[in-house]
Amino acid sequence: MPELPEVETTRRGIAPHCEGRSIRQLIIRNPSLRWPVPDDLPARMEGHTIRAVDRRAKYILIRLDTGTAIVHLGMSGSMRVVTDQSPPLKHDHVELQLDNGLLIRFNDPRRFGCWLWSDHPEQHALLESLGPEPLAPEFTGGLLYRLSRGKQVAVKSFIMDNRVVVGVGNIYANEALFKAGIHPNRKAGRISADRYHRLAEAIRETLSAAILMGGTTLRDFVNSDGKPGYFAQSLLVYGKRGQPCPECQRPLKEMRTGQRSTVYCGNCQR
DNA sequence: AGTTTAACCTGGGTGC
DNA sequence: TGCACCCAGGTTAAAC
Repeated sequence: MPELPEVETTRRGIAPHCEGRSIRQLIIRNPSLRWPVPDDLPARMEGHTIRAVDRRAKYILIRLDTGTAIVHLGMSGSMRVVTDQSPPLKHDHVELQLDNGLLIRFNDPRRFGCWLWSDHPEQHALLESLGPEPLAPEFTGGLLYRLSRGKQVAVKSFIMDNRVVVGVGNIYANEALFKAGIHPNRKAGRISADRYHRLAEAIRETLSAAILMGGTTLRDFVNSDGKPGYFAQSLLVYGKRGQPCPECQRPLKEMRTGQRSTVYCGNCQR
């Protein structure tokens, strides 16, 4: 579920419930996530007030006055707000209980997500070398052009590298490259500045449109759920191998880049 | 040093 | 039905 738009939608869903509230209890039902949930996380968080719920890349930062919980949804994680005392579902590994009785439940079947603690999250090893946010002014085609000089890596892998720009997952890498008319396998170092400007624009457009859609369909987090399909309608190529290209009608092709599935149009993308 | 590959997990779908 | 196999939104760490 979590590409950047869904992480942002998740953040927007839980932030208004969390900010200004104090934490009554933090329950760790299963500490075996990507990294073990620290034993002292409940002690660090309980009784303290949530100042803000922010996002950096795909990390959700739950900021208390004493430090910050760094939460990642991995590949299958989700968070929902629960108003009653209904029993936890399978894979509800972490539960944040607020002083008004609301529960924030973290569910993650594959357990690729994480809950960590840091006094200075921006300096944390996981965050310190991240590139710019794709929707921030520092992210430009010029930046892509400069960072890519001399790089042999495929442009698709290049834009999915968090040190270059954060938040471009497999779905949006496919979509943005199609919009920009760039073949996913083209070497990053051999693409012109003009085409990188087009690519940066395509990344911004794709992500901001998806955030808007995530906001409309996943608005009601209180009633949990928050299942799929919310931007599926607007996908141009991802998951559409063999279907006609939206531009030229020739069948879309599929290949592997790294170990990820890549869908593209062999005619429109060069 | 710069790039690829493997690994962490569960669940859903497919094909035999 | 059952089972073996493949695939999936991410990211790090190990191995070339």
